[in-house]
Amino acid sequence: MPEGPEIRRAADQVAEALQGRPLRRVRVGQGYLKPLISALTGQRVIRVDTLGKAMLTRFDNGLTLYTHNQLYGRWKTGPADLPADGRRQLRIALVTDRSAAHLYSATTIELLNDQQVGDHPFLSRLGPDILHPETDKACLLERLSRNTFRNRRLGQLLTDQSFVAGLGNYLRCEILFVSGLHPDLRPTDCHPAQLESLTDALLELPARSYHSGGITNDPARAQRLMADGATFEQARFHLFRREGLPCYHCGEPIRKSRNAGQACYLCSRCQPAKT
DNA sequence: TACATATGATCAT
DNA sequence: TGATCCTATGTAA
Repeated sequence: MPEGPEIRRAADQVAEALQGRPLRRVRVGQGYLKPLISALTGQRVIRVDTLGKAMLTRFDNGLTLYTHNQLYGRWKTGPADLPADGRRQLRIALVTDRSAAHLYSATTIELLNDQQVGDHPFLSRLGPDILHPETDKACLLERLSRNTFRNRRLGQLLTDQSFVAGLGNYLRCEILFVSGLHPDLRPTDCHPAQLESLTDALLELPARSYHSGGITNDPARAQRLMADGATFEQARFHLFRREGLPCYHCGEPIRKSRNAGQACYLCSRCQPAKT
């Protein structure tokens, strides 16, 4: 569950499962995590925050469980007796009298105090969370104008977690398409109206994905496509993973290129290389 | 059944 | 820039 909206939904589930009730049992799947058992057993989850793709589970003893799923990590929640999935590597299981949250295959699992959260080499470099209410249009326009960001190519900039935290490859492709901007353009190439379109899409698409469970396509279009027999995966995006299929706006075939090791999808007519 | 590819990030080169 | 972690999914055989 890779990008910010998916992580925020997972955090909602973990909070729903654990918040407010003391942990009866903590199980870990790897030796280096053993200290977490005594540190967390009996503690209560007071809140589950997200910072981009990082999840921060806050306990009432002042400690924070920082987890990062990267590509393969996955939370599963259920009743207290939720059986472990034997086909996957269980990292940690947090269990109250009523419910359980299991984390599988995650790359990063660290128990931190507030000082360590503040000094953390990854967390301290993150830009503002794209789903956070305080991340608004003015905030994004200000960041786009900064010397450190204004000359970067948009394709690179949007997935740089120090610019904003929570965007990944599908959101980058979808945001640039909706904004009508080519990934090789830089903020300094864009007219004010284009920066407005970009900030609008930067705010709208992650929020839409969070609320819809992963749809960034126009909601009415996605609904119509699924009514006509398309699968969720086929209907959810404007152009991500739609190589060779016609653009919904102009009919031009969607093109796929390779950009710094990641696939990049674009419509060459809707996203011209020059402004 | 086998293989290619992937929504992420780090590390080695 | 490529390999790597690890698992799921879709396509090819």
